[in-house]
Amino acid sequence: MALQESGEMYLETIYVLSQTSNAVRGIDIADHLGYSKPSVSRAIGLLKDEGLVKKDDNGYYKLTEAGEIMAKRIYERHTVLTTLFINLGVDEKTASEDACRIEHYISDKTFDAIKAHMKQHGA
Amino acid sequence: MALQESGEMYLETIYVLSQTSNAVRGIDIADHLGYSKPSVSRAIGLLKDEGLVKKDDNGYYKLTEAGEIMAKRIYERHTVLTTLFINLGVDEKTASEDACRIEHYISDKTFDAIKAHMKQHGA
DNA sequence: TGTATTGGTTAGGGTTAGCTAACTTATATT
DNA sequence: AATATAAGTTAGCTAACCCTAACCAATACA
Repeated sequence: MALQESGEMYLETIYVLSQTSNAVRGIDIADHLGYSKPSVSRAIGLLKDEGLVKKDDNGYYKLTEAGEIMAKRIYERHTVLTTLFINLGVDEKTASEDACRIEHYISDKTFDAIKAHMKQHGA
Repeated sequence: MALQESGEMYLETIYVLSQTSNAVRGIDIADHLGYSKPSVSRAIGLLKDEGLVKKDDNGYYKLTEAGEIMAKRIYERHTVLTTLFINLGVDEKTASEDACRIEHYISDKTFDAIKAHMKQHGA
């Protein structure tokens, strides 16, 4: 089942935090997203039910294989769209903020077309 | 107050329907958006409270000046983004569908940058 | 060893925005 | 005139997803 923006943001956050730490806790996710602890607890619980997130032996959050695939997909959208907007002259902050919303709403077809275009124009 | 996706879609729908008819009814909006009559009734009521929509003397829906400004803003995003995606090789249907979602989430800055880029590349 | 801090969860609430069922009102048809 | 149809509204439901308050458990430290 396709996730909504909220679920995708949680996966992406775990993915990003995992790049710099192998001990991702609920509170870290809460801080990163600016949400409360209970909101994170609930949301991660749902993602666990869907088999996208798990807890490792030390109680830290990890993405499952399925979760990692989805997280990478969203994260790629984020980086590519951010780069695109910066290439068009948008400031970094705005580019990243816009990418962060649009990444959840762009289809594979359109995203692939954008990637192809950027490759062609050497960016 | 900035509207959310839902409110913007209602304004855009009234705007589009008004181009081909001067008698826009709730049921027409419902058919266009694929929503139920009560959903439209409720949503339009809120937009009336916010001074964005009004009923004319014959009971048909009209945008107020403020509503029309917002509707045009969204509609321009829709047409420009659709054209952009088509230019990138995306099929018309997908391009329009993606534009319809993204139009609500793109900032002025990024949208202006996209418009400038398209003008420069003669599209 | 007792208390403070930190992290996680439970319980309950609020907003947004869809839905169906059922009622009202107006128009149209027989 | 009686009834059928169409449009709009009210009431109440649901789902997603955020919040605070309060509690539990583990660690830390004086």
